[in-house]
Amino acid sequence: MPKATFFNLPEEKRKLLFDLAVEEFADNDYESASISRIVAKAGIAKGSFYQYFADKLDLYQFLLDEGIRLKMEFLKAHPPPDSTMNLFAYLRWLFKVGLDYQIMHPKLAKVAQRALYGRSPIQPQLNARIRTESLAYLGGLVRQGIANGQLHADLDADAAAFVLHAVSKELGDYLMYRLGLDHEKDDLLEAVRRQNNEAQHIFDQIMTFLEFGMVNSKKGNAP
Amino acid sequence: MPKATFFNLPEEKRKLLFDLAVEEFADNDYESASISRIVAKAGIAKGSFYQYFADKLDLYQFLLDEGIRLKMEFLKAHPPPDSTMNLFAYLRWLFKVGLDYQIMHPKLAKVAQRALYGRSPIQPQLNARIRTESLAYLGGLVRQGIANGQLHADLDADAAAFVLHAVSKELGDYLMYRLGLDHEKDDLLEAVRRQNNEAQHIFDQIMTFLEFGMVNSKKGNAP
DNA sequence: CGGTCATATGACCGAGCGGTCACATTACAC
DNA sequence: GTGTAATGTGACCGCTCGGTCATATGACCG
Repeated sequence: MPKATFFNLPEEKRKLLFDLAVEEFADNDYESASISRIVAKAGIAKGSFYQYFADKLDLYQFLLDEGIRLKMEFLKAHPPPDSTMNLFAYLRWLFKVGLDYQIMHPKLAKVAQRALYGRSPIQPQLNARIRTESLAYLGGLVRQGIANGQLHADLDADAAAFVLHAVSKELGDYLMYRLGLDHEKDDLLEAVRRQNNEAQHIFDQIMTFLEFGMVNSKKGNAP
Repeated sequence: MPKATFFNLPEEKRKLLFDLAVEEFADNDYESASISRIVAKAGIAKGSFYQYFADKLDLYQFLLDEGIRLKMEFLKAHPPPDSTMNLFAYLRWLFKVGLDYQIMHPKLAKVAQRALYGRSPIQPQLNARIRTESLAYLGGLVRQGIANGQLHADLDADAAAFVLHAVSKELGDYLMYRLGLDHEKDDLLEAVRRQNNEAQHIFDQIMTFLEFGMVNSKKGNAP
């Protein structure tokens, strides 16, 4: 946790420091991210930084914690419109809100994504925890869908959870690629608003795939 | 490209250096990987390293090139058993060989994987190229499957290619997770041989999902 | 043997890093 | 004002990095 000094900072300065730190850890992995660069960009002395944070790891943990906190807030702020919706509609909502978060906080999302892929000091625990929780949650949804007959009974819940997990992990990057966007250069919010129809179409096609699979049902059928 | 000196090295020494370099770049991203650590582990002088490679980037490029070359070799050495097989069988083969490569060369595969995710000096070009090529190839397969009636006509080829791409990207890590393996600690070849049935089962379930999707076809049907 | 050329070496360089600390500056209580 | 506590500062430390280079070693040739 940052020291009290950090939270006593005027909001403007605190936010500047936070944003610059997020950017640094979005652009570099933990080892390569540089406190010296952050303080230089922020225009503060190196010593001042260490009045706010115990060390580099303290800052990094704080960024990840904030990322999780903001995402939770975001999910709560965008609840599913209908609690009785069917599973596919719920999955659409789940993925959509995840994408929206990535659009609202692309740099912060990148820090978290990097933490999951690259080696970071807390990687083994964090990565394992997040993957396990994500797979468990999606697996639960699938099992529920099987139980109430929306999904076919022979579906392997773990396999399905994995595919959903893989898709949700890659979806954001893929959409950016398809829309020709770069979160370094583009204003995502504006760009996505402009290309919303195209994005929605791609998204729908992917969700349709997950629902019906690839096989031509006129010849084969679910096992 | 390495200098001639490197290729003149006795094979044992050359292989040791190569393996240690692969390990270093598998465990660290480009910036964090250390030439000093490699030469220390190899027991050679720093100056000697620079008789073999022009600089750090030269070594890194060589590792990636070797990774691609070895994978190509591997694919050629394990061709699909039947050139007239249907698309699903072909996809199973494609993914299976990718997994086998990852088992045979886990560290080298990790270097390449890291190059695609983290920021590396050649990342923007490489990542874009490999993703584009992978998506294009899978998209072509899907279009072909649609044309010959194996896949249903309304399937969006790009969306399908994306899901296949995402799954193939995550599949290796997921299987290791499900089997409780760690390529740092375990002898993958031996472990996978021992747990082959379990691995095969998980793999089959995932492929079945891709084929038939999730929906209960007794109620809904392909669009 | 001597001569030549490829290779091996490690001290060394400048730079950047995370982190520290003695000191300067501010803010506030009285 | 004066005293005190909180905050800001940047020179500095020890370390590691990628990379260089003068020099040493050894292999091959006549």
